[in-house]
Amino acid sequence: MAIRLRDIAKDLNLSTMTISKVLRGQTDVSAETKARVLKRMEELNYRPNITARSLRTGHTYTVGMVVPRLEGAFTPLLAEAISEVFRKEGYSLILASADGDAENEERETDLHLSRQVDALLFCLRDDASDLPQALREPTTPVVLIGHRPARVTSLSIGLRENEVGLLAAQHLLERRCRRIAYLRGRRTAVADQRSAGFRDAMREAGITLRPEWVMELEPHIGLDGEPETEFKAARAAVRKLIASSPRPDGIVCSTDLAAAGACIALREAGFSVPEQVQVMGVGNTPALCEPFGLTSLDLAAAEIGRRAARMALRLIQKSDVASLRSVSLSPAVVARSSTRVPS
Amino acid sequence: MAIRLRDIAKDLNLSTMTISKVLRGQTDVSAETKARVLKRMEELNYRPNITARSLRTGHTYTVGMVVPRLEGAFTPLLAEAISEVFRKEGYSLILASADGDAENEERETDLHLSRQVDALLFCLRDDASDLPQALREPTTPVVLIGHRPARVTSLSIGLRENEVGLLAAQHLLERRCRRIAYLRGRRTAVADQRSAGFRDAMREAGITLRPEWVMELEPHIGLDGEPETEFKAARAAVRKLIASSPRPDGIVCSTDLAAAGACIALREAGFSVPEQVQVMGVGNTPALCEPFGLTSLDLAAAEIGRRAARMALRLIQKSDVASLRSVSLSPAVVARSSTRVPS
DNA sequence: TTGAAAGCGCTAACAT
DNA sequence: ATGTTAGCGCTTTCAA
Repeated sequence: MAIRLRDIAKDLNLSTMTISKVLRGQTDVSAETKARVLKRMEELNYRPNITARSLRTGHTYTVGMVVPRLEGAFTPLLAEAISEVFRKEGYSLILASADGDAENEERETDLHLSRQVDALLFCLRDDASDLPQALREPTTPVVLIGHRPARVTSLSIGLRENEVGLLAAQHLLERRCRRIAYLRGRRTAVADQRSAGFRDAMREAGITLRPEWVMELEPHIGLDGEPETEFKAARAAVRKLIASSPRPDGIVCSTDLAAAGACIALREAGFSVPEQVQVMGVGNTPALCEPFGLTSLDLAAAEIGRRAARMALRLIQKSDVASLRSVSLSPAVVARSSTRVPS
Repeated sequence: MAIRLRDIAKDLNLSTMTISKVLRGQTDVSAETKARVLKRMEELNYRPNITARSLRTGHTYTVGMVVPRLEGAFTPLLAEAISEVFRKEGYSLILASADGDAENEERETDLHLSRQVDALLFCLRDDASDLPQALREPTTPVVLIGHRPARVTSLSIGLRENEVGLLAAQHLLERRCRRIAYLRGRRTAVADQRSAGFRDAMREAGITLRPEWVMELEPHIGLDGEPETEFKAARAAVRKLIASSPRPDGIVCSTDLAAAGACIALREAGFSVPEQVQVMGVGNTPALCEPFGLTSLDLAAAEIGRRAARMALRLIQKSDVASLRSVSLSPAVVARSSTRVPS
């Protein structure tokens, strides 16, 4: 079948060891022998069997990754960044989607470990309360990405989720909003932290929140049997908001799609953005932020990915592991035309 | 370090073979022994070393995948669908992004083959003219996804790209458009095929195309030094179009983002969609189609992914391989409010 | 500079 | 029903 070291050795009347040395670039091989070997490898289109090497050396140059799902705005950016770092270092990424299911999370984690991955990158579901069994006392390096439940102590890289709500509120407050509504995501640990940040900022500014201005955008089945999206939910919510008195002068939406819904509801009702009502989204999704001119919070997906990958590499290579610390990055406001220029 | 079959065998005074048999669910083991073994495996948290198994059996239960990039609307949906099929069959997906680069494509392909993947899924760049070297006469099953260059004969699953343009044109023609403009993507094989389909439909309808109404949306650096996006490019293009006389009564855009740009340009100029000008996008991206009510072409990402994965499995399992054929799926128009209800 | 021996953890094939 | 032997393709170790 496939060409083996041994085939090349036999061809050239050398031992497999010599071929192996050339393969790995060891220096104790004469230049001439090396050239002959390389030539023959080329001719035969030799490809080393990494599985065999891994069995012998104990490392696979693979990293396992588990994500709740692959779709969405965040995960693809994250995966691309991770994949790039690993590609440059010769590592391969084994990617598993848990499809939002805790049992899949467990199984895929076990599978990765059975595959002898050199490290594991783990993105928990936003509402997960613990790591998979196998990662409680890991023997393989683990880097947790994103949401970290309170009790978990793994090395992690994520976002200061509370700052999502906090920075959004501050951005609007600086732009003279005083009556700010918050359309929050459905009840998960992450959404709770973001809301808490929003409340903190408002409290600090000395503004009493109207409870009815914090609305939850729970996707539910509409009258037509179709699932309602954040877009529709936000549009409906904003219709209510602007009918109330006093009406808000700023709206923070938990996603960019919700913010798009808000913009459209406002326009339909004859209100101008940002003159009468300012709107913010979360995610900094180009496809939505550009057409709607949405001011949005960037969630640093690529940066998180790069740093997660680098952390994993340092754990694998045991390089200065002592100085590795869990990190939380801050989101960043990207201002566009849905909020005003501060005076 | 890790627990091995041998450790369990020694513990229970059995041979490694017996443990191996239990592990693989062979039936020639007494119920009692089996129970003892399973119990001990559980206690020790035994995880088989798949690397060793693979070396012995010659298959890894992994599938390699190479994509031009992970970002975008199409690839994540594709990857999710593929990942789901494989997860259910116990296969792992090793995913590599070529980051748009032909050299990376080659290297990642070689790496996958060195890793002894059981099959390879390959998405070529839209402008690629050939497969990587290693796949010209493959010894490992290969399924090509998406764009297939003319000379390539691999088993493939993709889209009838010409129908993207064709169905879009027909949709507008059925809605009484006669002056249809086409904002095409930058020059790639795929964009060419889509344009050709558009031209075919127009010719068949007996309509002479105005050459200046087929515009290429090439992303370029704008005056401010920022890269222009399809959105801006489409907006600028549509501004020109509606200033011309006669002006178009329908516009097909090569992406949903471009279609959003078109809608906005039209609104800014005081034209109503779809009453005065009908607009279509491509991609059926929920985040754009919903807010803009865009009629769009669905590119069947998930279906392509599922079928690619199933084809790969059949090749691996050699099940009815003779009946495997390359397939091209048709895109589907999803009508929304940016085009009219036909009378 | 080259090579012989041993073995990584598992399983196919074949005894017993 | 259980066990023995051999070996997957490579690399580590040590000898020549």
